[in-house]
Amino acid sequence: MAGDPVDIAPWLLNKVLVKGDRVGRIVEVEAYKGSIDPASHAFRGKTPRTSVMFGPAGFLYVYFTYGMHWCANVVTGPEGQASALLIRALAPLRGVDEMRQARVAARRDRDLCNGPAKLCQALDITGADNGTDLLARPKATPSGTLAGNPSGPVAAVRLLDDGTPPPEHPAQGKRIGIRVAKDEPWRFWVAGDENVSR
DNA sequence: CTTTGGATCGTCT
DNA sequence: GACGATCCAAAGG
Repeated sequence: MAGDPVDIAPWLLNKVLVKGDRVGRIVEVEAYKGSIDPASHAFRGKTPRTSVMFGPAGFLYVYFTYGMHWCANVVTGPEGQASALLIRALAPLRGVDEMRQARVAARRDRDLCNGPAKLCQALDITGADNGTDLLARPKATPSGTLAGNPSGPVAAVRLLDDGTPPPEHPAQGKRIGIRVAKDEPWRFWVAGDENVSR
């Protein structure tokens, strides 16, 4: 998994994002092309905040915005190019009760994860998760519990493939909520899915 | 259903 | 010292 995020975006659709007991299927992403993309946080070079994006693919870049929101990206490499895919929406699969506790404002299930900051709130993804290796396998101990946490599953973020293939014809359009390079059609989503944002 | 305005703080200049 | 890759509540059709 390394290359142009626009090429990788359709592949990321229908993959599964997990944190602890909370699970969702990725139904909407946006590509950011690092140093050649004025809308990318990495456009003006490497800073402490964006350093994860300059690393290898498969890691999680979490940033804070608008004074109150966290957003999560999958770094797509290749190393040094700072390409990333912003996860914009999930279809909740498991842990809906926990998600609702984290997001009391959600009226229906589809309000839980239909936005980049909402899904971070629902899955409890914060700056503490920045730099997580999304493809690392959780380490099981002989007793069946997970290493480093005696009281259950490790609450680390992981990206999984549950066998659902990407959509054959993903919808594609302009990115949302940016002020520059807004005409680039680098947003991809699962056509017709009710959890897509907006 | 759509539109509008306000909140709030980590990061970089 | 300014600015967001946003969300939500309230108000209007």
